[in-house]
Amino acid sequence: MELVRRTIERYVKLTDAEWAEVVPCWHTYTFAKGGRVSEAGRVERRFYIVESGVQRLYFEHDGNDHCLGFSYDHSWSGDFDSFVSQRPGRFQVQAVTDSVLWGIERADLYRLYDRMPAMERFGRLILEELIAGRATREVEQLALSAEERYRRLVQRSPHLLQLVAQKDIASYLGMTPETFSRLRAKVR
Amino acid sequence: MELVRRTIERYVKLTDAEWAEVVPCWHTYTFAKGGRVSEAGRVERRFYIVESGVQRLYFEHDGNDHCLGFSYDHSWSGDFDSFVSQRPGRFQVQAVTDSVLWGIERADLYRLYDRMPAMERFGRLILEELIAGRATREVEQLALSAEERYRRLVQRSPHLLQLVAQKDIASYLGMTPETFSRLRAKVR
DNA sequence: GCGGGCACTTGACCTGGATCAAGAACGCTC
DNA sequence: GAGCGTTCTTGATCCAGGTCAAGTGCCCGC
Repeated sequence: MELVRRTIERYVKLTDAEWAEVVPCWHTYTFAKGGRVSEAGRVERRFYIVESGVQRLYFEHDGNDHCLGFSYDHSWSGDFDSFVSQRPGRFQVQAVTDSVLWGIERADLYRLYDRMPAMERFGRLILEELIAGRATREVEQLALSAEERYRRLVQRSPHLLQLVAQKDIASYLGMTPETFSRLRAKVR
Repeated sequence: MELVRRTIERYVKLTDAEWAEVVPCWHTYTFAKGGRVSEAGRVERRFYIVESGVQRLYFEHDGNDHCLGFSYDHSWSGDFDSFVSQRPGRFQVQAVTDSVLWGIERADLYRLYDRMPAMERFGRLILEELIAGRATREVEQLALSAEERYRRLVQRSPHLLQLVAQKDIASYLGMTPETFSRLRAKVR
């Protein structure tokens, strides 16, 4: 719960009365390694802050996984697209390691939006952050070769290599596990 | 101005007093075909609603254009990433045809956010919409072949083929103009 | 602790789409 | 309306990265 407070405080200031209303809306959810946080085809009910563990966001098409991103540390998790649109999700979220997440039900969050402008601002700021992150990824996917994408990842997120299976990272980088393996051998 | 009102009304209800404050913040900006709405390297100052014309959002890398999207009709335009982060933009926005846009300065929009929860909600809802749009694009880029991407575009946005140069559509679909041309010949 | 199945590596080969090149058909500008 | 730059087409060739296949190792459940 400390984590939830600290996270929200990074974006907005709330009064004690507001905190008293916000805090009870958040609950912990634990997932064993391999467990599904969100299922494709279902409407996403919750929005999460990661207490611990790593999750991957991906979808399947013709038997291939396509990984769009990972969440860990104190970042966001869940299928935002479905959460926001309330349409059946196209994505899966899976716990890559044992995970503890703080989650809030959509109905609760939107009630908070109605009752507190500060929380509505929190929602807006998170989305702004998500947009910026997606833009960065899109630029790199479009403009860089497989090798350059690999180099950037190693440079920027070396910890991921320890935490996540190589095939999942390969998919995140838009290449096959074989290509990823060859780049590993080649680069350094 | 009618357009601005109708657009905002699709998302939130404002009082007459609020409208009186919101309306003067919006101004028209006209761009001749080929004109630059936003420059890479500059911080985006405005957020736009398209009154008329088509614009493309793209970036350059190693002498190649990579087009991320088009705006037209009554959709949004501008470099949101830079607008939101207030960092120098990575993207260019160019008028593909003569264009008239309604724009609001960032300072004005954020002042409205401060003064009216309804406008803050408007901001959040727009971002939600943008996120969903990007998710759709990302899925298609990752999972579909060049031919399938072409087919989808023809099916979903046939009007674009009339309005925009083929090389720009090719870039938007993540292929070269040559490949695009060959698909046109092949697919009906 | 052993057996079966993933994950990873490495090699050989294949292919979708890029690149290079050369015309043809439009617009613009003067 | 002549001239020129740009866009589009079409063909020939190339190559980054995918696919297929075989072997190794290691983790996990019984």
